[in-house]
Amino acid sequence: MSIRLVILGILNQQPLHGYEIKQIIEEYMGDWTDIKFGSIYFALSKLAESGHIEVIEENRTGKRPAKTVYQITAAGKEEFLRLLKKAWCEHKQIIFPFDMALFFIKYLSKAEAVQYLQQRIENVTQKLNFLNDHKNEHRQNPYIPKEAIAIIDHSYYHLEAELHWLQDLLNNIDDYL
Amino acid sequence: MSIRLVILGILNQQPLHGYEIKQIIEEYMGDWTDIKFGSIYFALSKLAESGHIEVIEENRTGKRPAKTVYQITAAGKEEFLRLLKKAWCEHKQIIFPFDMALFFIKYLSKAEAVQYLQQRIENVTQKLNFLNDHKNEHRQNPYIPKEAIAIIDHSYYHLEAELHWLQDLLNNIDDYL
DNA sequence: TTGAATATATTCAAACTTGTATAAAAAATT
DNA sequence: AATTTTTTATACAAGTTTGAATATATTCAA
Repeated sequence: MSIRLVILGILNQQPLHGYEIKQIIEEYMGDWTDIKFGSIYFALSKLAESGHIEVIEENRTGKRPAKTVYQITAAGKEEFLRLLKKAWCEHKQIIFPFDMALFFIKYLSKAEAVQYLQQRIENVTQKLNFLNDHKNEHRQNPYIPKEAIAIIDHSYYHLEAELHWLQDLLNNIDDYL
Repeated sequence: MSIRLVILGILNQQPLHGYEIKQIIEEYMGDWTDIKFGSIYFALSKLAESGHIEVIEENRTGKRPAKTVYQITAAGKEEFLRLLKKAWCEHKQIIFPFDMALFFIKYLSKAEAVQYLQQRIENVTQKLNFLNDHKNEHRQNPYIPKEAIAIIDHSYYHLEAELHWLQDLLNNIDDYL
């Protein structure tokens, strides 16, 4: 999965322990990913097992759990580039959970369906506004790399598409019920 | 998750065994989902355990594995409506694995990045053409419910957004390297 | 008619994710 | 100074998905 890519990519810059990796993910990718601690520690132990990373320090402060600091290996750097190129090449079909919900529309009343659609439209509109503000802040900050703005745009474009689709759906709701 | 919704929705119409459920999913939702046998059988046993469905028949033909036919219960019908409404209400943020790949663009050469982007653009264009044909076929077939077309449109709108975003990215590639 | 491919039907181990628990230091609050 | 909240740091159980394995029936061509 892409968790391995992220962890190798982050460790490619400097050795870190699990908690720090989580913080970096949160800081730089927090808006568009949601990687849990459990996944990070699991991936770390798997990557260590396969020799892509290695422990360079086990640092115990008082009686807290020991910090296990990991470093990327030569094999890990290769694996990182392999995963990176793979991620650039393969285009995965997006799965929309809402399609399932739409598939079973006949079990809702028209009033309900309309209400939910209006809620979704409102929700998407708010997210678009939020992203717009966010992007303007980013644009003015010279320390934010351009990729970050491109990634925001990615969500923006798709949210716009979602909005238009939802509006079409609402306009033609009578066809579906 | 939505597997439970799908299974309850399908069993809401008629009692079926696991293999048949898979076939129905394949037939009606094959284009926009990819639910594995393992997930279906797991969900079936969980739903049976919680009393949302029940076994009504264990049918052995010769020495093949016995078909276990499940039927939805009253509790299951309630649960179905609960899950359906939940799915209509909640808007989950889409996660694009490619964002990870873009985040690490600095580890690629410009030539590589351009080549991969062109590949992605080509790929998305092909999918759009395919969906377009598909949709026209569907439109002419009076037995295809309208929702099916709306679901195709859903992918179509998002693929268009993806295409435009990729083209922007390619046009401004020098900003990122 | 025989044997190769495909369809039927499920199980299970292994991989992975999520959520919760644990435990203590540091910071903030009263 | 005492208490609460937040931050640091990991582990582990429980839930879920994936992929491979199993075993038989049916179809179809050579």
